[in-house]
Amino acid sequence: MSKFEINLPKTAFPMKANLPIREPEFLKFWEKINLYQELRNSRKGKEKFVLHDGPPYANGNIHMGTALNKILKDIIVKFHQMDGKDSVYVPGWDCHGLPIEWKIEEQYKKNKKNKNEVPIVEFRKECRAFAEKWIEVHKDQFKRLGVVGDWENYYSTMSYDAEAQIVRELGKFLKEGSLYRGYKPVLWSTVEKTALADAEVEYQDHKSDTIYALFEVLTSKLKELDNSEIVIWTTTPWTIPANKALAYNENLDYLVVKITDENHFKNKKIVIAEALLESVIENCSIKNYKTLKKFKGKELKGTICKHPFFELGYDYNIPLLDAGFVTTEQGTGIVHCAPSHGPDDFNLCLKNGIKAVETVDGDGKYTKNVILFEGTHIFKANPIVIEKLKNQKKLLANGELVHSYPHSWRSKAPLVHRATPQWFISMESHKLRSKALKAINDTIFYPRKGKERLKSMIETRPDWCVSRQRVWGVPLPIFVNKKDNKILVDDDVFENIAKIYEKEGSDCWFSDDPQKFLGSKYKASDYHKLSDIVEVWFDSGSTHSFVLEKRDDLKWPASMYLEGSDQHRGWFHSSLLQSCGTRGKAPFESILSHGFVVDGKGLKMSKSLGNVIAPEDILKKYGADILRIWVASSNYAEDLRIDYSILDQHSDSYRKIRNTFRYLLGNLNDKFDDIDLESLDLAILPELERFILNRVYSLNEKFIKYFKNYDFHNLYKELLNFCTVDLSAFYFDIRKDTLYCDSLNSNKRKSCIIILKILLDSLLKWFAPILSFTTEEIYQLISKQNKSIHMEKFMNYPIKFKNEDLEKKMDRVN
RNA sequence: GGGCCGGUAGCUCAGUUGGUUAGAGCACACCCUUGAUAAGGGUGGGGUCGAAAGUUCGAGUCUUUCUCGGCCCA
Repeated sequence: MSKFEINLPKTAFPMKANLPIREPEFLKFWEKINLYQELRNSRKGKEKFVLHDGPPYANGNIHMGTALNKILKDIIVKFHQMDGKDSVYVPGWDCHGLPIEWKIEEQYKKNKKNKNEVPIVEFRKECRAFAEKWIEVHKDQFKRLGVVGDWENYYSTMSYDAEAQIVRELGKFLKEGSLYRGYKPVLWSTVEKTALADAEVEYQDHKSDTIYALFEVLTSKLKELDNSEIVIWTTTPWTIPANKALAYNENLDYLVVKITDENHFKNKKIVIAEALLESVIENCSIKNYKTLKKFKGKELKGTICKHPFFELGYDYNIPLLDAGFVTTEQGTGIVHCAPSHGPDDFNLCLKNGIKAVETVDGDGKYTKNVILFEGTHIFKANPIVIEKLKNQKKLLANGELVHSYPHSWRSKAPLVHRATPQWFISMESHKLRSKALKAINDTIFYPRKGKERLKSMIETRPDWCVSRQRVWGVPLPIFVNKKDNKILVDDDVFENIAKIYEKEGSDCWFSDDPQKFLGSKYKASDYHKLSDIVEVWFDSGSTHSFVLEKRDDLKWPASMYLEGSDQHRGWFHSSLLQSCGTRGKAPFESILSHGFVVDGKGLKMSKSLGNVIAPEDILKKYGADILRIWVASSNYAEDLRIDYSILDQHSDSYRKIRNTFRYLLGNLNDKFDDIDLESLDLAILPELERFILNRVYSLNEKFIKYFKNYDFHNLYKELLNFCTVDLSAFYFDIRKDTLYCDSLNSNKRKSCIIILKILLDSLLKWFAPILSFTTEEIYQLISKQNKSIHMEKFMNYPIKFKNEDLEKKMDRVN
């Protein structure tokens, strides 16, 4: 019969979290109180932190990479908001582009519809509807992760405003003169007279003519090459008239070989790769030969050759260029380069200042740029080329080869790489490269290594090809004068087009009278209207112009761009170039890049390996807060591993944290009121309580340091250790007796209650950006107002909490 | 094939400019508690720091090679 009053812990906060069921309730709550708008109202006029969303492609369900990206963004946005800033997040979507075109075409095929019979405008409407559908799906999936943002007023690259602004941005490049017309090889069908995308290509066996052709050395640093001839091998003899260079690999070994057979090649000196000697002498039926010299590929640097048709008027220099793509799998170790007829050739030549020209027209006939062959169809040219090589004594051998070759999926006709007119933004003409490099230097990178990665890409990239022969995108606003072939550059016209797009979108470009766009200044009959669209990286690279600059709630430049590390080549890259070209500066102050999500062993997720985990699976089994812990506790500077055992482990940690909260709530009986830290008299507190306040103070210092560096995995670890080591195993364990058995009036117990309140308040705020749902659950339990935890600010702890003497003293005890 | 990045206990991560027996939490084992109880506390085991060679009095830390993995390019 005990008379003791025992204060047992009592709380409505359940031990079992039941996150998959409970979390959606808080989503409803946030919607009900209009959390995003409330957050904005509460920080009106405060310093802005703008994390500008890199738009995901509106196509298909989200995967772990997207979930990681969005959660990381949300954590950072919430940290800055609780830090007192107006931390604005406007999500967006990338909508134009090929993948959606394919999806619509696929649907056509299923319904036995022919794309070519559908008006472009009709087709584009379907693309738009498709993107709209996926935006809605994504929206729900992102919200379920706990991401707070302006979901009602999201941005998209296909909005009329966006399409209009993209025209204005292109106008800036055109006016400046850095956007120029050039030529670039694309896969082309001479039957359908159209370019084909990679996915429209079928590989089938095809019989090709093969030749070993000779290029006489004109000058070289290597004297053994005097009077020698470089041997190349190709399966497309018809590209020889378009030859502009030869490619070697500086790491390969090469030979100078003298043919000693008794025929018209007697005493010819030829150059080939050592590794291919045997295959060359066999294929060219060389019986007797002598090796004169062996040398490293890098010694070929600076060598100049003559075209095999030199005597026929092809009297230009053929330089030898180093290229990594040259291998010893086939051929001679030296590759003939026609920049108009191969992507490798094109890139290599572009890098060395040799531009592609239009050598073949849409029907497959040589243009006037190819002397001797003008008007000849390329598929009939092989025998002529071979004949002429023979006559010039530049044909070592010829034959036939059956190999895998690209064909059109529609007509089944063999395809060719053909240089077509394309539009480029020059890296040099207006110093875009150096502007971008300077902007990189002015940007803060998390982690630091991102800087080098972006820099080295900008340093070496060729001019930016922004045109695509497709339909689902923003049309290039270009008119070319029929008489002098000049591009129409006039601000009034660009602005007129933009105004039209703002009203009705860009579909009208394809359907309406061109005069509508030209206005009254020019006559439509004098101009040829382009039907190309701008590539989608220009769309997304321009988001800063139609989102950051146009919206009053945002600022330019953004505080941060945050994406996966692949975006050094993608969005970081195109945004940087677009903005440096139009504004001379980067559209971001900082870049945070994260690694890729891989499985528990570090392998990439793939259907065939069966190691794919979808965010949906995790939400169903664990809940979003566990996924958010996984994000916060992983080191995003590297690849992030995930599997069920890793999630189980984080689930265990979550339980520790949850129980820490439960202990606090239980002993406070869910009764909480703010403690005024400034006026708190530490002198009345027992030593143990003062020690804990010291711990809170120093933890907060570390917390701030980690947060400023976006070092979340260390921050989370610090919080977790505090819960388990300092609180659960130490302070809570010691004070259990006092809390249960001491009278409610005892100073010791009252002091402890004060500390518990401070701890609860602190932990809620520290954890809120990460455990967005759980902290809300607790906050709703103890707060009487209809307010969200996410409206709160981090706490300021008075310096008097700091107590180094106590810290040292306790160190000795332990 | 090329460029860049990475490989520290079962897991997530620390490890300052090279300097004693490489740390933390979780997990695991054993014990205690049964008034935080599908909880809590204590103790403990566990790592040739991806591999090899080198520089050095001394290497997880520096160099080279290899290997495995990731991103990008070809």
